[in-house]
Amino acid sequence: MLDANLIREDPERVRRAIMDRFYDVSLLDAFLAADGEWRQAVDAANRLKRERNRVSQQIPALGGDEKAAKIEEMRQVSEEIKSLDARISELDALRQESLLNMPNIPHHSVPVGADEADNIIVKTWMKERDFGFEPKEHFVIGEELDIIDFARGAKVAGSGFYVLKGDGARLERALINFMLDLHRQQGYREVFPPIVVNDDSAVGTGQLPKMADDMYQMERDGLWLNPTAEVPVTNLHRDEILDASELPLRYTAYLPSFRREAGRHSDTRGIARVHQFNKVEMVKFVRPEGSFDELESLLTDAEAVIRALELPYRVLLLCSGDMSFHASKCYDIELHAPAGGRWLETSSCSNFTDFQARRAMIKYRPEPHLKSEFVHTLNGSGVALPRTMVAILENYQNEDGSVTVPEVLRPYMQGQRTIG
RNA sequence: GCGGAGAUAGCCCAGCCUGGUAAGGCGAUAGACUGCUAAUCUAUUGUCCGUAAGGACACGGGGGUUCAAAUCCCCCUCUCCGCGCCA
Repeated sequence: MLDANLIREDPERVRRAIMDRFYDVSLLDAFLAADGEWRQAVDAANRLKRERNRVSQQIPALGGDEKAAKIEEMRQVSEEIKSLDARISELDALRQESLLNMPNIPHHSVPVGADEADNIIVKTWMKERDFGFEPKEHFVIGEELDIIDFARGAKVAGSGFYVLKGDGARLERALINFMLDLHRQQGYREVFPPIVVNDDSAVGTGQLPKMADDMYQMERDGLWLNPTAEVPVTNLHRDEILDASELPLRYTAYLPSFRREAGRHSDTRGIARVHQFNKVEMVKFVRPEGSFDELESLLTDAEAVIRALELPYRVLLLCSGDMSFHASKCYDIELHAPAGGRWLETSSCSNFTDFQARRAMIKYRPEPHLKSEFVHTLNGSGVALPRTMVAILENYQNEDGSVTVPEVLRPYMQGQRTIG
């Protein structure tokens, strides 16, 4: 959520940002109209309330006709206040609706562009492997080795769900443990939050109201299945004023994530796009002044996972039109999947600046006694498991159909060197 | 799920029955004073509107009654205790 004061003071800057992101500029005009009227109404209501407070305090001391007259007068004032307050809450709802749907302002270093074609490749790491044989797609490998079972996943839960079996399940568990251990060494505190979140949390990080269709909803209990650990972990500190001395706060969490992928035809076979997947996530709460440096170190920390696994990848700086709406700047890490010749988005590292903090009311006090300010929040996947699994199976496959276990994972698999 | 007790400012806690506009304490910060970083005194320590002066709002959340609600009524959330059920 943007600062209402910023929008009032510099609406053209906000208009530019909305246009660069290809959002509807009418959001801005709707806000400005509602906000102007809202402020007038608040001021009018405040005047009446002041009058009512003043007179109400005098009433007990009055007597007879004078008292009756004042009571009657205040009865009418109260009616006016009531209708003004109703109007105020209508207008405020309009303001909030515009605000909640208005995207964050891109950082000046973000390229302006419409879609993924305008993203910038920042770096490419490790040359692609020369196989000497025709590499198989991961879902072929998975089924041949009997470590991924799509049919039974569909039977148990539905299309888009799968079962990891045997060494496939062990490899998944090894990856989770490896990633958490690495992030812990990098200075992140491990947490394991709830896998469901309430409305306030989903609004706080920006999934609601825009992304409601992408989340699984448990209507009966008013809860949502976790779409990304960014949500529960960032909301750990919702409605809190953090102690400046404890910043930056760094958390890492392993958590299953759920996406409905509504409207997307899952024409992609395999596990690259599924409804439930594991992810290890990093979340930071930092002082505003250093947040873009923190984004660079977050990216470095995420890259360390891929480098340790010795997988080919590249890093993209997303353009204004391709970023998720709550990010101010975002890098994607894409793994190379040789069989399909595809680059798979495996991590997103974003600086949300104060956008989430303002929604979720996460503040800190820069100096004792000074006014509290919003922190900046950042989030990076470190990393999404299924696509990492795809990259491992395809890059580490051998001609005999087996898959070599990446060296860094072997300690997590009792020293096992190959699968199959 | 049932019964009981609770939720008040950064923290603790009074006020609720009997409606009159949040008492007191602790901590933190600033200032005053003082041989002293102690003690004491004063101010500040939530949100919003306003350039400001100032004002409004805020007693878990939302409604209602009333000239006036922390206080009375209704709904909801969470916490604690007991019972039930349960991996």
